[in-house]
Amino acid sequence: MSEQQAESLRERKKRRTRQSIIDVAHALFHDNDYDTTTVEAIAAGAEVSVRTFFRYFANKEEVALAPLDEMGELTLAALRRRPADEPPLTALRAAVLDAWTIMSPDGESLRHYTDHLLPIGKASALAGAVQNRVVALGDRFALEFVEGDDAGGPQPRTDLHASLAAFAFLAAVQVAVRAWCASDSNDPADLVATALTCLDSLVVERNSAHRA
Amino acid sequence: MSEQQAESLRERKKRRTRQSIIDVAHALFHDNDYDTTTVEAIAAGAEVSVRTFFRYFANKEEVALAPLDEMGELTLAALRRRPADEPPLTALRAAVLDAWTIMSPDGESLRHYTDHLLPIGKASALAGAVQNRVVALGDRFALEFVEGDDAGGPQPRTDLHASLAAFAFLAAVQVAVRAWCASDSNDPADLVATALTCLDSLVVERNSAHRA
DNA sequence: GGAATATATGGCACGAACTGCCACATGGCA
DNA sequence: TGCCATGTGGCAGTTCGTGCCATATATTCC
Repeated sequence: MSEQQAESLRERKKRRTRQSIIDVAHALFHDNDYDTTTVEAIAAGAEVSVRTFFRYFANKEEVALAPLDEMGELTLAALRRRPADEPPLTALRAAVLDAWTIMSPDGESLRHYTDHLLPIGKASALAGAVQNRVVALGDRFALEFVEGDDAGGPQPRTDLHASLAAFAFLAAVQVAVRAWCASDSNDPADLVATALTCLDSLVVERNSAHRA
Repeated sequence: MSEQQAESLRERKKRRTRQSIIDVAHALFHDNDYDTTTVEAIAAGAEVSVRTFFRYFANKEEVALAPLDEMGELTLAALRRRPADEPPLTALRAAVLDAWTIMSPDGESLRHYTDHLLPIGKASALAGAVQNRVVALGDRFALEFVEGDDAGGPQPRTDLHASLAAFAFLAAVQVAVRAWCASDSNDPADLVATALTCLDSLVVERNSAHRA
């Protein structure tokens, strides 16, 4: 079980440079705004040229949303660990909880993530980019369900169902995150509570609409 | 009941200029891509300066998504016409159908809209902007429900419920639109059918997840 | 009708986000 | 040590988007 120590010097340097860019960028985003911080300033802080910055990140948004991507990957990994026969929404709900719990056995790692969340929520210029990630993530979630399904070929109806579950779920999480950002609380526990409320309300709301 | 003929010459000219920009822009988007068509080309086609273009539209995205905004307004107006005591999802479902039917008593107006939809769906650079509109629209939908509610002050739970309904609904519509764009059909009727399937599946899916 | 006023437009300079290209430096490997 | 792959920097150039000021066109008041 040796860690892959086969990480060459080159790769180590790249990893460090990348992390340095992320750290500097988020520090600047915190101090000033996302919009007002220039790529030039970030590059200078990380001691790389602007050209090199764009070799690590395709655009300014990407470095801002790196933590979000990380969380997405974590959730996807958690989803894959769920039993294959579990209903989509149940699995997704369990997956976020897993991901958030993994990040915060002590409650601190999740805070590290939520610390990035607020500035992202405030920066309206990032809203579009955030939604792009959400859509991409939703597609990957949906893919898990059609692949995990019994049918061999992806029938259109199955596809729709899987996408529906994924995107309704993501909508609920987003509503929760937005509500949490809008509130004056910065306690990660509140975020979890709000998310659970939303996910549960999803079911109730749906049923009442169905009955009406 | 005289039409407001009090539209001054200035306003008429502005309206014409605005429409001209939109028309030229979408024609160019259709011929080339969204990304490759420059604002300069659009402005030249509409016979205005680039500076004037940016007085009519804050950015290139805005002119591309003008038809989408129009559809959003139509749906919102249809929603307001629904009875106040109708459950959110029921009202929303009826509202889109109304909006789409209004646009297409003959089936042609809706086609005019769907014609714009495909290029928008293809242009990945627009995805973020699209999602921005969706979020803004979702908030306005949600506002209708908390305002129309019996309670005077907006309780947090009510807010969450209203947002949830709005965004789950929008998620379903988006899944349908995306599926329709991905399919080789360009028949508006198929879009309507897919949307209905999604909205119905939303309920079924939810129930099964609830039972599991 | 004509002067005073408001508003729309155009042109210019400028900042910031990216990109392509080429020269150079640095790490990996025989 | 020397060769090759790859990472880096600099520079010119394109596009989006904004502030500023001069000018042209509409509106209003006399």
